[in-house]
Amino acid sequence: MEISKAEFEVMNAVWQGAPCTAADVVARLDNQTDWHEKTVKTLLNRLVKKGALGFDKDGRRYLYKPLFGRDEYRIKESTSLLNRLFDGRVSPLVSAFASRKQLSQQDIEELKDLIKQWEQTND
Amino acid sequence: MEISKAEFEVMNAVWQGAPCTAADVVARLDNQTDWHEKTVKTLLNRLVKKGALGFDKDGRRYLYKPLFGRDEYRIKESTSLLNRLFDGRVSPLVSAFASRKQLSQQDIEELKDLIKQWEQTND
DNA sequence: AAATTAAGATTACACACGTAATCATATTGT
DNA sequence: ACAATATGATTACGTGTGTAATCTTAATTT
Repeated sequence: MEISKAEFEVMNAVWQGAPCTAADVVARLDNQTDWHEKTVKTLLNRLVKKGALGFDKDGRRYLYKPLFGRDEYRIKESTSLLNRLFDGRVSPLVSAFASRKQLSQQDIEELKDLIKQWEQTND
Repeated sequence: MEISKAEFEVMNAVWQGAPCTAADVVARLDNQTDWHEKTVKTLLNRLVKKGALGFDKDGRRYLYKPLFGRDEYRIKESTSLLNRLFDGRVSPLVSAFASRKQLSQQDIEELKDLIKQWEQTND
């Protein structure tokens, strides 16, 4: 199951708080995009058909809810990118950023903390 | 400029060694895919139109060459993914992998080395 | 009760994409 | 010289995507 760019924005809006109505999603997206309400409804529909969203009926409205979490999606997308571009591993990605001077002192501190955590848990 | 999945495979083949002919690309892809020669030519054409590939004429053949490097592309795609999914920073991505037990001892070692390098260069 | 509104369902439509086949033409083999 | 071949160009065609408009029907307003 593949989610398009526009569909992802809608998922994001739903992840912000579910269950939620189509009107909620439209309202949440109003800040980020200038999509017509009809456009948003179309995308909700497609996401339901794709199995990315489910819903319960509330009268004649739908209460939408995501069928997988943001974290799950993040990992799936990241793994896919790492596989396509970085031999499936994290460090070549970090390395690419490092050699492009794309890492800040803060990034480094955060990575060091993560490593410390990991070692406490895994060693 | 956006490159599709299939187009990316072709770029990969060209990055393997450029300049190269369409026949070269077809041959290189023959291992990974079972695309028809015509399909590959179509993709080469589209990549030229998109400005991802250039070429010099060699008689009536083209010698294709990439107009941007693999590294450049990797950074662009990764930055885009980080922006969409991880607040634009590297460490939340690493963190997501860590909390999913998706990091190996080797990954950690590589990250530590990278950090050491970075600190030698930047401190 | 009739008219308006609002929800989701269906339809629309141009452009991208995957996956070729056909066309035009230059080169090569016989 | 003519036929076969190889190269890039053009055309094809179903499916996905961005971006809605229209349709159907239930609820709300007057």
